[in-house]
Amino acid sequence: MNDNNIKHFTTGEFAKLCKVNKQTLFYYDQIGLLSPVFKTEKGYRFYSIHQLELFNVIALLKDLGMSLNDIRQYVENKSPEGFLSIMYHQKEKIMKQRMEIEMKEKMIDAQIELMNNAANLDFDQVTVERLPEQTFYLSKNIENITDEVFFEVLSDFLDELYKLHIDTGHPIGGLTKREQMLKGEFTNYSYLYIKQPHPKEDNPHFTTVQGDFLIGYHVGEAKEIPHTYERLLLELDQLNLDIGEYALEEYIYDTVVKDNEEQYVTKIMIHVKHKQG
Amino acid sequence: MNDNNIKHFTTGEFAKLCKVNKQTLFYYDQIGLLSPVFKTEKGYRFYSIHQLELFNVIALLKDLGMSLNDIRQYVENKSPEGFLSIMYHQKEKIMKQRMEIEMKEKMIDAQIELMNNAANLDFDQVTVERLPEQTFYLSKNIENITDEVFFEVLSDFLDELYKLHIDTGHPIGGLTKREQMLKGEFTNYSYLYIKQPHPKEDNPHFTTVQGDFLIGYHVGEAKEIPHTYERLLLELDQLNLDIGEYALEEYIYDTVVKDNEEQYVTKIMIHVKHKQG
DNA sequence: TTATGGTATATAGTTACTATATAGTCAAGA
DNA sequence: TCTTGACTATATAGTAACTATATACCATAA
Repeated sequence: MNDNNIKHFTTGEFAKLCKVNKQTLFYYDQIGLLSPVFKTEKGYRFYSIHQLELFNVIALLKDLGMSLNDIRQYVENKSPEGFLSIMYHQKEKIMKQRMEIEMKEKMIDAQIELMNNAANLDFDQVTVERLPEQTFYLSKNIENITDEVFFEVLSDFLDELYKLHIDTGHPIGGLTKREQMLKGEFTNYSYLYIKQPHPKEDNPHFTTVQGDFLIGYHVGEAKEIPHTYERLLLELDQLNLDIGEYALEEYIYDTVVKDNEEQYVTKIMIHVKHKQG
Repeated sequence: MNDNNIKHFTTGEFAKLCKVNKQTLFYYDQIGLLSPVFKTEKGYRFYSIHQLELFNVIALLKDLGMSLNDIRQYVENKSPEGFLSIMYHQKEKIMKQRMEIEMKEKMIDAQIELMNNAANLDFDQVTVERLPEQTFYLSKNIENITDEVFFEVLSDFLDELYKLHIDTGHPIGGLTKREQMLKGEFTNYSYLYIKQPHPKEDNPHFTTVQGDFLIGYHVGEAKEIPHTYERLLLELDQLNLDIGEYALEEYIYDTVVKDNEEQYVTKIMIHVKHKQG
């Protein structure tokens, strides 16, 4: 490097240092975000090494979700104090971003686990299993409600999941009480629920009793689900078991992985009581 | 909810559940990414609750950087295996994203620290300080090189920072050896460097000797920097100290926070030896 | 001197929306 | 029954931040 003259970079060189398309630099010049230190009379652009630092800051802010327009607001009015205040603000933002990413990572893990479990299931088999204690987050009661109210409840439920950061990526299930089942109203659900593998102490939640469940699968359209309940209850009878407090219902395969409603699979878990005497 | 008929949602309702603009759903229908389960003869759209799960998956993939087009590829050809393979792939991707975020968080912290330090400095003061051991990552040697080669070295240096994930957000500095300083070639730098506060053991690096430095600040254009060196060397002489092995030079304020080259501030740290006898 | 590889501008295309204009639909109340 | 207001629809244009393409100018090297 020659001693007294600082090296300047052409647009092509500078683009390489910034690891962006040359056109992007034309664009940034055009919108007044980052213009070369000087232009020759032929219009050739020349950038300084300092501008690389500025470009990196711009790229950082952009990646954090700031619009080029907002970034320009700062660039047109630079100061150490302004920069510091932006940095403090971005620090807050990036912490939230990291938390979102961590949540999405957990959701992906949940999906992988679900799919792997499903792959090893025989949907024709009916079993009785003892399930460990599980925590659910519940919606408001939805027994005998109208379509409009159902929408409201669902909407509120999803808002809560979002605001309390408790959307775990597990499917949203339906809980039906013994009472409705005895009346044959198998899809007159009492609550919507979502599994909380790592429940936070301070949130309202509902813990399922650790207990025995008759587990079977419904393959096909949702409106045929009651038939499967009836089949499972027959089975229950043959095993000399009684209906327990509630049943749980959740989707294993649905629109996410199957084209066609006949291929949907719903897991039904009926809580059981051992008959007295 | 009525028993045998599953509730369907209008576009407006479904948009609320998905927490998006209604227009977005029209658009998704149009590009064939997510179409309602049915349309009335008047063209009214109706969505099912299953489609909400699908929407959430679409939103997740989109957030992870998949294009709507790529997502549609899957949606047009669903399968549990395909879904699982996408999820595994996205798990990899999101881990990288998290690491990038963590790096950016560190860079922001570095910038904040730098600016806070700078705010408390008196640029007229010249001090002698003992600096703790610091690790630097060095570029190739850049003594007496041409502009073209300088570009190559800088370009390679930045590529290495990027590939080794060691861009710490600290400024890139210049290191001048004693030899050049004695010749008066104060800006005939030997290496570019970047501070590594948490060096990884397995990367090539250069550790500065813990030692005493004469620290002063150059305010103004880069081409005037040699004058400041001369001023600092005079000071050195008056303190009865000798030039040590090298000098370090880094920007405190530059294009990032100042509009005008006359306001740039460069920190100069000259390694010192105590005279014998 | 011409070929090669760079520079420039201008314009159109892209993605994933978002806004606006216009018109049709539906259910409730006067 | 009519009207009102809140919804629905389509079509079209606009947006951000590039990205690609076409065309022309420039500079150095063989």
